[in-house]
Amino acid sequence: MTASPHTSRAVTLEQPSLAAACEAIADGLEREALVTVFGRCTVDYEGRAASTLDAGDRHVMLKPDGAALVHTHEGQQPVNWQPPGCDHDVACTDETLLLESRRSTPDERLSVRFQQVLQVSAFSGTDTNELALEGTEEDLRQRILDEPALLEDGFTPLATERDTPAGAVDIYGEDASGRAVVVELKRRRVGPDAVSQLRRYVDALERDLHADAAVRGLLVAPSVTDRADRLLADHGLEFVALEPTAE
Amino acid sequence: MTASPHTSRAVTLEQPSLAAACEAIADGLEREALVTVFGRCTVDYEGRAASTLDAGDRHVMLKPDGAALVHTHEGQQPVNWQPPGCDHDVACTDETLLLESRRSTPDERLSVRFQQVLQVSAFSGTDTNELALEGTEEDLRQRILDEPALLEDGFTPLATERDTPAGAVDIYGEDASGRAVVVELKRRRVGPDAVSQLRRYVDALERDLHADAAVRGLLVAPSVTDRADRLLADHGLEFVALEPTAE
DNA sequence: CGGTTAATATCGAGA
DNA sequence: TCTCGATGTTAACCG
Repeated sequence: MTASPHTSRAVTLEQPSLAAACEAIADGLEREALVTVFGRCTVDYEGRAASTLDAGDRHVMLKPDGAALVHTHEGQQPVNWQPPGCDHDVACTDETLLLESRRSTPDERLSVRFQQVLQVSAFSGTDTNELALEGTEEDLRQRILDEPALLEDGFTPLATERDTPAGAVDIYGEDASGRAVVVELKRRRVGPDAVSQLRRYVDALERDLHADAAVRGLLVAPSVTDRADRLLADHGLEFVALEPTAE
Repeated sequence: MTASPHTSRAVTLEQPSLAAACEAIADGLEREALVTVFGRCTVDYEGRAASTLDAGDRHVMLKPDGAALVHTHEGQQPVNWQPPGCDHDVACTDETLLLESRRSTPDERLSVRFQQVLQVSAFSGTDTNELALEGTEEDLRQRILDEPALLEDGFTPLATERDTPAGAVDIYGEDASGRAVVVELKRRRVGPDAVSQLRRYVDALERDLHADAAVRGLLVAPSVTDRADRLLADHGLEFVALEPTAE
């Protein structure tokens, strides 16, 4: 058997009646397809916060994993959304088509009411491959472990993810003179928050070790803001400029 | 004149040839429509980092403001994307349809290569309305300014966004005995990072004021994690439980 | 533009 | 489930 409407990977209705749209959406959700609806709608959200959006033309995407996205013609981010794990429902009256995506923990609900549907689509398909990403903080860590002298001559890594009462330290090691060093990694330019984070780790480790000599704190990132640089000095912390990848 | 293919708010091609898809996409971009393409493709990104994604069925959205989104059947987030401000381009060979979205500052490029296109759509429409959101940190601030006693009897707000060397303080004020108080607001349950942030502000303000008496630090949020609670005690900071909205 | 912080952040790992 | 920290975070606001 070749492609029939129900095995085809893309099914589309243009300018359907609300009833026809409702049936197509229900069918798509049933088949665990990725369903899109474009038309004039209002949107309400209630949960961790609450929001309303008056009528306009928007693109709604319902994913089989329970995610829901409402996109306008502008912006990278959806104007409203719901995370994976929600239950999608569709219902229809004479004048309105209602899409709802709900979940509990936390209890929240997204409601999209269509006055007019211009297009409904249901997409099936296969996608077994995963994204391969490079230039991450993990790449930066590996680069330093491969060549510790990038930080300073004589630096020796002793542990990664070393646990402290304040959380896990990215790299823990010692310098040429045997002093303990806490290293905090950031893949991009850092602000004051990263300095605070490093200071927390240094404090926690000093208590843990009952160190006689103060523990050194090393912030490693491509660059640092002025304010963060001053904070580093105030807190007796150090900075080393280094990128996640060699070039 | 009523709806012709070029004035209609939604135009769709199903299972087009790559050449036909290319033409429809170019036309949609030209008309500043929201363009979607579903089909089998590979995706490459190069810019702040770099990524590759092998062939699979995905949904690509090109927005007239320059944003680009590549969605799989799973996840709330696009697997690849490009922010608003990019230039979208489409080109076609015998075997491949290439979508590219580029920008500078930073220089980055997203490339989507389709081997097969199952659907192309171009959506026009109007959406003049904006999202009305409540339950934000700003709502929490307004709630306290309206009724300072929610924090404690005798508290008097003196400034919002008061600048310090460590950044802007949410609310600065004084207590019943005239002691300086720094208030940090969070709309949801807080962890150790918020405690560090507040500690930074208190330190900065004590230096600024050359205060004889220590400045008080008040963290205001719906609740606090155990670890953050211990950090608060360690740093001599206080906590007040309060939600962004009354109910 | 950069600097800083909020967000219905999202997402994933670990306890 | 909660907690915690990374993210090509994104987005808004301010100087």
